[in-house]
Amino acid sequence: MQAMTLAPDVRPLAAETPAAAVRALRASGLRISTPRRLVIEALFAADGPVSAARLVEVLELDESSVYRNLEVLEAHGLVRHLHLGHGPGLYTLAHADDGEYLYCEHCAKVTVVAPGELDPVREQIHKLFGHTPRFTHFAIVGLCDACRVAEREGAPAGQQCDPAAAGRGELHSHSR
Amino acid sequence: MQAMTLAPDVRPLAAETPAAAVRALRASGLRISTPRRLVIEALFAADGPVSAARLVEVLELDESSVYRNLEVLEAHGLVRHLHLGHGPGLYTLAHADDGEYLYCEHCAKVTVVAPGELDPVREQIHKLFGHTPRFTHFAIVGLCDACRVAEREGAPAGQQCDPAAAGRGELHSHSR
DNA sequence: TTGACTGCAAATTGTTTGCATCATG
DNA sequence: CATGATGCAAACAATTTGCAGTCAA
Repeated sequence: MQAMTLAPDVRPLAAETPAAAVRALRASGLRISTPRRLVIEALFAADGPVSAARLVEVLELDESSVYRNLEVLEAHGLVRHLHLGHGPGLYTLAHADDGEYLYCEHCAKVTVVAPGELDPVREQIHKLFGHTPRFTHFAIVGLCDACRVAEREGAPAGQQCDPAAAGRGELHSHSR
Repeated sequence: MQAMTLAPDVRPLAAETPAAAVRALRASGLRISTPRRLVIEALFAADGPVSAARLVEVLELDESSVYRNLEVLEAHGLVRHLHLGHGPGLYTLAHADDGEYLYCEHCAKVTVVAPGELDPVREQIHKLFGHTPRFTHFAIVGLCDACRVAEREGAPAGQQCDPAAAGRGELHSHSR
């Protein structure tokens, strides 16, 4: 999958419920099979971005079906994906979760930033370099304050503030 | 490979030449085999970050050897790697190339930013979110001015300003 | 001489594709 | 009832690991 491209005639699909999403997708000519519905419902039910593998696991679907569905949902603007670091891509509802992500590479803390909140940063980078960043695909990786302190002191690097969190970082959300 | 960790007792190795790097690495107790020397020399010779696959190809070495060498060199602080987007990781000398990267997701233009130049941005993000970003691992992905204009006008999205550049983006460097 | 480093082969992870079959609209 | 979507299997890309042999110090 390369730099996602929306289907030519489709403006991002902003559905508030699985039923509304299904309706809109059907209106776009897509068929709604059971696997497709399950993927959509799972994304609405999720409390944050999920990997394809996790969907395969909990929905008991074939990987190819999950990936193909995520692909068409992404092409229709219902879904997007992002990367917090190494590891699998994470999929999320484009409308419900249109934020940008901060990721602490030390303790794996994830913070969601509401859309717009990074606009001053965007503008500053644009002024400096003639480049307008979108942090929707790659998270902003760095250190949270706790870990920065921890690293300054004892820890020479590569030590987790909270090793337990590294697996599947809990989701903090900044304002919004 | 997870969030790179420097070897416990090693401060980043700042060698100006392959010979100096070899000397320093030997002093750290490493043996310098022909493949290892070749990888080091290739990284010094390169004009920017290179993929492991490219090193395998031009040096005619085994993949495992290349990856293992990059790993130890990274652990010793001579090398680092980064990601511009999807696709393989790119390896570069940590000392000679300690910049941060801007990547245009439209035309694949790559811009290197000298260390320090992003400090105001770093500070702003820190003030806003209590998070200190390092853009050394993931590039800052977005649109260069040319592509942003192109996208505003005709192009509904997903159209390259310069499709040819997408393969192996030429390297622009900002100031420095 | 010895164990760090090598190449080869095979395994892993994340994702994609070909194809015969099924079931939605 | 046509064709879009499925599951299965196999291919794929990037990276990692196991192991027996080799060579740098």
